[in-house]
Amino acid sequence: MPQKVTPDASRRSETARRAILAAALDLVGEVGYAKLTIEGIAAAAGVGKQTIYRWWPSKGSLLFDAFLTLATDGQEDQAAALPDTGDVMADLKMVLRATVAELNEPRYDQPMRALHTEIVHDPALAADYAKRLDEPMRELKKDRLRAAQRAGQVAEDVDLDVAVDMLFGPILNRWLQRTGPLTPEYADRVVETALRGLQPRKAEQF
Amino acid sequence: MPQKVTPDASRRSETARRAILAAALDLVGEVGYAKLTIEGIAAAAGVGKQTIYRWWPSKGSLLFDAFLTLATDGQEDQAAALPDTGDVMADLKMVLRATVAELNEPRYDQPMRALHTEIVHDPALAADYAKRLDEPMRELKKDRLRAAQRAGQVAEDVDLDVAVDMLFGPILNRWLQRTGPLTPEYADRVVETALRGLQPRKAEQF
Amino acid sequence: MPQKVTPDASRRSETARRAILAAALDLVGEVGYAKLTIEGIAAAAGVGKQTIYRWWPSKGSLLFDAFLTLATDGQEDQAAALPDTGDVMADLKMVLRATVAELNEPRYDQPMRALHTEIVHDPALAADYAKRLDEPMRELKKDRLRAAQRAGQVAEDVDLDVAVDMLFGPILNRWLQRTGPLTPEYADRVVETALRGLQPRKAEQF
Amino acid sequence: MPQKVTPDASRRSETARRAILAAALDLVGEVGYAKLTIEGIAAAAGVGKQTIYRWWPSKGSLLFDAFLTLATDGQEDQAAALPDTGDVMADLKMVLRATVAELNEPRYDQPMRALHTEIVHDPALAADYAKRLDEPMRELKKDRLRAAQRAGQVAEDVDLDVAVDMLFGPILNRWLQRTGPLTPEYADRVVETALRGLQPRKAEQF
DNA sequence: TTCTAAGCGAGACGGTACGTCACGTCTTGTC
DNA sequence: GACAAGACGTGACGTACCGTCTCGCTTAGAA
Repeated sequence: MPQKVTPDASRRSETARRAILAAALDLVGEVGYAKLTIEGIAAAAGVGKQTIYRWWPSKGSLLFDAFLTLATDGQEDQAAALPDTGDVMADLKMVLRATVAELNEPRYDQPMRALHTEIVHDPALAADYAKRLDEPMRELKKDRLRAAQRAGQVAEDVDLDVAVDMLFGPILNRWLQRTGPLTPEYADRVVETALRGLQPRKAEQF
Repeated sequence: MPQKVTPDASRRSETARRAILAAALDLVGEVGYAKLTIEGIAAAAGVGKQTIYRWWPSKGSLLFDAFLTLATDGQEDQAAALPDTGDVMADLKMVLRATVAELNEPRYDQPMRALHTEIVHDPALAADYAKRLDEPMRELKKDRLRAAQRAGQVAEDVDLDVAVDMLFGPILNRWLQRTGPLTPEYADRVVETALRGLQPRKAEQF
Repeated sequence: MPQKVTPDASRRSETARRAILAAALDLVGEVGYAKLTIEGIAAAAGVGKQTIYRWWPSKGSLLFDAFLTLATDGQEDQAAALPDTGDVMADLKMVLRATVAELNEPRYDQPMRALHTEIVHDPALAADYAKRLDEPMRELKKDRLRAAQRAGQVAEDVDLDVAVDMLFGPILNRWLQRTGPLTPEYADRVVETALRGLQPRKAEQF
Repeated sequence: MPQKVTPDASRRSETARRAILAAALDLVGEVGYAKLTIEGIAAAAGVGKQTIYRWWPSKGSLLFDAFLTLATDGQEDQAAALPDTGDVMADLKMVLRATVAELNEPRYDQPMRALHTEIVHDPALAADYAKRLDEPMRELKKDRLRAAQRAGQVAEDVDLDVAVDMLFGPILNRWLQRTGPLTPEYADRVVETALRGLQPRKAEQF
């Protein structure tokens, strides 16, 4: 017999839910991930701790929801597609510059770091993240690259997942590990290098 | 009255130091990062808590030292250089496959995840990591790429830091975020894609 | 706006009332007073918590009602009078032995202890107890003693309240505080000692 | 293997111990037993909760110690003996009046009620109470009655334990249950009735 | 070689947060 | 409108660790 009954979601207080997510974001920004406590979130949200424990299995999943809210808010249409001016390099530079800008945005910095920490140690959360945040974004990126393939700007035999990793992985790592400054210029360089490849070319086509 | 006396390193017990580092590695492997406690490490090492607090300013720096021990042990010469058979693609595949293998090694997995978590939230530790672990490895990688440049296998105008990030970033990210399986084949694909670039070529050269 | 509406007793569910009282008695016997909770009683009775809070102001008063039910059940005539065989000592021994037997009865033990605990800390409940449980029983006891006075077996100038206290107080205390075994023999001894008094007699009259 | 290691009493902080006992007494007097919390005591004593849990297994045993402190403080010689003027009735009246006065003393009232509540539900604590508080007092009372027996003022065949119960039981009950006012006159009446007994006498001797 | 001051193990201490339990109130839908 | 159900804000529970602080006990380097 299951002893942990699922609560009745239909009775859930929307007010409380929103207050909790907002408080979580505010607090992680203020005090950082290390000092982020459930107790603190509950207090800041004017909510009982139990109301948090009732609806979220872990701090990580709360953080995840909070982050989703942050990412989704304001963009109802939810980013239909990446820009396509016909020039794949220019478009990619724009996207990577936007990514860099977002990561440098204080409002996003702490929550994203917190979320990444949880993901690293919680495979279930990682799966959720992969499915609900990474996957959609990745598809948009792959869509743009597919268009570039059709336009003859990206080789047909390129594994687009690898391509996406190669474009965004360096950015994310540099941000997480602070191995160097995360600038628009760096984003440009990554795009250029990824597109052209490391090997020299006999005949330039650019 | 001075309240923070620098301890006299000459009197430091080497036995205790080693026991603590070993216990930290063992424990992080057994119980994971989230349940890793100073108290637990002290108990496992048969050591007083104060002995830990005396020599390490934070759990992260202890983890860092423990990790250093792990990485250094057994390889006295400390990895003189990366292999250079003259074929840069083959060599890079070997190195990335080795990296993948290491990340998949259970003995390394938990400690590295723990260390990365600390790095994400502690800039000072991140600087230490960049300087003492990332930097030396990065130099070796750049050395190999420089050799490839001299051999005409890598373009002269490539930013080698970007190149290294583009090769290893995808691997590290996939491991940290579990966005996909981390296989030798994936490593190969990354190397191939990075070398050739995403753009098509007018005249194939290989 | 009125916030405390008196509930309409005519609509009260007799089924729920009985289920609650029965559940309270069962539970206090099973888990003891310390772990007796309103939530537990409601669950055991298959009743909403509000139904309890609607009809009882405190756990003590619920316990009191439950205890009344227990004491009243089965004896419809409600103990018309104490036995009167003409021999006051024999009769009192019988009554005290019955009291001892009841207190040793597991079914009564926990509920009575629980009730006494509440009484000790709740003067209002104590008054209720005194009026509705203690008083009637005390009157029966005093009636028997009055009969004994008329029969010349008890002195005319004895304060009957004191007499009752002196007979039943020791029993109750020994039970509550477990200062010694609560046996029928002890009951006999109390009766004998109370009747004869502590002082020696010049001429025995037994 | 026992997992609950006994703490090292030699390292115990006397300051903390005293602060806790004092805070417990203060608080139980201020807020009453029902609202007495470990957390509150710890806060009032300026002590961590763990320090209480480390040294006392239950709230009851803490209350017991606190009460012992209260009862012992100031009377170093610890009540050598009860008064013996040669007149047992007068002496007993004095003792019972003192008992009544103590029970009516606000400083003692709440702590004693609290302690009694715990005793009622905790046999182990009851045994402790019987041994360390009840027993010594009982012996003093029995000593006085034994002297009275030697003086021919109390019958030789009286069970002194029963006698003590008969004298003090009524007082304690009336106080706990508030079945009536607890006055010096009531104490006198109990003594008189207990000594003379309920039965009439053929030849009065006093 | 003795003294003495440091590091050491142990662990008690004042704290903070944990995750759970029950409180008493409130709301929702059923009878 | 009483009822079963149960979510809510509140607050205490007892536990786990935090980082600091003594305690004796070795154990080395200066006297």
